[in-house]
Amino acid sequence: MQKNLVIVESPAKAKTIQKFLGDDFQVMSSYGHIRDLNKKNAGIDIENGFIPHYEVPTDKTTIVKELKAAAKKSEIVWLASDEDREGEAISWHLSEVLQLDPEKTRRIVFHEITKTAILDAVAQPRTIDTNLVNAQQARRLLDRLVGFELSPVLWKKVKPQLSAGRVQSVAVRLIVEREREINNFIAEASFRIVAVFLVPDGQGRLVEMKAELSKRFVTAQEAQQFLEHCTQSTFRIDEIKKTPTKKSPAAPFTTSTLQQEASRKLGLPVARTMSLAQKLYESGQITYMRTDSVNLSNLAINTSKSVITEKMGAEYVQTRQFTTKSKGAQEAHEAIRPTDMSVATLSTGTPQERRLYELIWKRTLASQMAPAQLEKTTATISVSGQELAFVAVGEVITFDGFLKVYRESFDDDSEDPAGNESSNLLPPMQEGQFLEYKKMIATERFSQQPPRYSEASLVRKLEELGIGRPSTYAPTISTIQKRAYVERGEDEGMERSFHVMSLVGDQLVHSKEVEKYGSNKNRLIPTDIGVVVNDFLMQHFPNIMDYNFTANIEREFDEIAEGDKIWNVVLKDFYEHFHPNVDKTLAIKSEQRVGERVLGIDPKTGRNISVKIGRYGPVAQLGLPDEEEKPMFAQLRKGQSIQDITLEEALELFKLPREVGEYEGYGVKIGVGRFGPYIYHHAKYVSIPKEFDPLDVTLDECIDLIEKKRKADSEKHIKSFDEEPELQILNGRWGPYIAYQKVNYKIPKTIESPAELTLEQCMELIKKEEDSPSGKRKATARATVSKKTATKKKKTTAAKAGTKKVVKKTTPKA
DNA sequence: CAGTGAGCGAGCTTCCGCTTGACTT
Repeated sequence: MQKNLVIVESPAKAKTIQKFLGDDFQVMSSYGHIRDLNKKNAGIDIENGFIPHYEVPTDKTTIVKELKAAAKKSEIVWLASDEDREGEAISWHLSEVLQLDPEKTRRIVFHEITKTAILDAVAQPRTIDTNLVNAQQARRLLDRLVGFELSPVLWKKVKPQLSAGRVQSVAVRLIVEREREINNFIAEASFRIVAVFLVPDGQGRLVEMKAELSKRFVTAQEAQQFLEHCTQSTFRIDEIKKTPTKKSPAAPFTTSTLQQEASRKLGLPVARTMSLAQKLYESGQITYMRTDSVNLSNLAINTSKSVITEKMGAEYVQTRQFTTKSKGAQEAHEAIRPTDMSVATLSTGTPQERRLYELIWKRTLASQMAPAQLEKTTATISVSGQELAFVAVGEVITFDGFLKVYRESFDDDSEDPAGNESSNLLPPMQEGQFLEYKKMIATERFSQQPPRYSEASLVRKLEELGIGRPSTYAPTISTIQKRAYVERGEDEGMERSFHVMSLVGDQLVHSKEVEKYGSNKNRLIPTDIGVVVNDFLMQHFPNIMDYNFTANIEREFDEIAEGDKIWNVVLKDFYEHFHPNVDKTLAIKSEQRVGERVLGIDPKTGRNISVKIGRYGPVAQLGLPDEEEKPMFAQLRKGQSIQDITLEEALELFKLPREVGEYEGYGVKIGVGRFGPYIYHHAKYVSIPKEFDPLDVTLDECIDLIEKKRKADSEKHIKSFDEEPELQILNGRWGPYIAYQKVNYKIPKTIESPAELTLEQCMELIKKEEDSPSGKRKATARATVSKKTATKKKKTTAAKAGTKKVVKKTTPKA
């Protein structure tokens, strides 16, 4: 006989709350939303005023059944989902699906998971806020309408399986536009002049002091003239200015700032940060990790205060509550913080989990610490006979405050190394004092192109625009990569040389130095598909692509929540403008495909050449479909783009596949496949390494590569067993491994001679890996494969297709 | 992670926002 049932969204939260509430309460979790729009007919009856058709998805039926049973047995059901739009909707769906009696149902909310907060909430129940629920329905239906009407337009006009949506399409737009800025960017060079002066330190010694000229010169001649002039000049300290400044700590972490700092400080991709944080949350070490709030509970502030006092002294304490700056924040939770501030480091968990925890601990602690006090000194040094002056800047930390534990990093830190270094003290000086220089260096500096977005900086931009939510930042980034709109760059950048002039005494020396620029490594760059889809959407649906679209429509959702607007009227207003645009766009008939670029005519055959997005990606086409001879197609190569490929480059593509000769009586052919250029010979494929150009690789080189591959193949096999033909020990790219029933298993490095492994030892290694948490998928993969190969043994093609699928499944998402 | 290798008029695809888990006949 159960008195009370409490339903929250997360199972970890349920566990904690259960402890606070005791035996009269049973706390269960809904695991997020329990219902969603039907997938068929977009799940919306548009004609009759946007009536939503909801259904419980199959993976939620079990939990719904359990909740239903528990609700039936309880006297009172407490709906304790989050206090925001989505949370209110979850409560409403629960009351509908579980058919709760309003008399026996209470809606409660709390922002922090503490005993008092929960008991307070229980003492002040309310009813479900229908206006807020309707605001959520408007949000949900609008996203469905946009996504499910726009995506099919792309299938027809660009390529099947593409997608568009309120959030993802704008994310892609940001990346495409940034790339265009970079392409249009022209680096401008200027000469920066730094002097090293010698200053007496008051103890009979001379110390060096760097000062930069307040002006940069555009040409090398001007810079040289200035340096030459300096050999005749005197240098005098005109002014010394001291300004005290204060630096305050950053707010505690939200999802977005955690992702940014973990990326900058620990080098973690956002998805990795989130899964590590999830682990910490589930083991009770930190508060909820998907939040847009910077609030801390009083408990957290008070324990921080005592930790700071104890570790560093009372003068380091300055407690404060931060207020959110981000657009559309709903603040249903606390900021991300350790559940117990007195725990500075974890003794359990993986090294990465522990490092992330430490980062969270430091950031939280710092947020309750005193500002740092700094003193900035600026010395202006005039040059006789010149209007220009040198400026030396020193900064001294007079009180470190929060900097003792935490220093926030910024994306452009690398460009400003001096600014964030620890104390940089100027030597003692007086106004009117004359200085001698040790040397002067004029360095050619190029203006920096705008930086490409990283995963984390894209999240920051999206948050700034109010687009997306803490729970969707990481999935959005993965979606736009899965759709191949965007990819992570791999180029280290290019080299360029710059001019340096050094003046020592009156000797001027010129030299050239080299720097790297334009690296896109691990940065997001748009693909051809991304660019074409973006331009298409920008042309036909500019309002959806508007950076302010979400912010504006959010304002309407807020009005619905306030009861000032009717939710399906808002939808109707939107849809009446949106839908005709969809029809209009679909009706456009064009000779050319969206994004197609005609390059010209092949001088040899006189046939038309164009590039476009084909069914399998960017492709060049030689000839037109209505010509007698069928058109030829060639996939664009890596690094080529339909935006800028030339006619000549496209023609090159049709030179493959080509025959290079004969070897052992069989033809040797060069082709380009999914994985780059290859040699085809006697029913075997051999990859062509990067060093070779597939267009002029010779027969001899091919034979060499074929023989190398044969040798590798012959060495591949290490051992097999008569008793178990499906198990082999093989040699792969990463050393020896065990292949068993089409699935591969590692051999630990501790085993020195894999050739001596017995069958029993192999089976043990397999079992060990499958029993590990990460190896479970392998076990199931092997089970399905062995079944498939057993039943369809004779049909080799079918078996092959089966294994292919499994290989895909077991490949991690990267 | 462990070797893969084509096509360009079938078939199916898709949104955003909550939340975690991952089949056995």
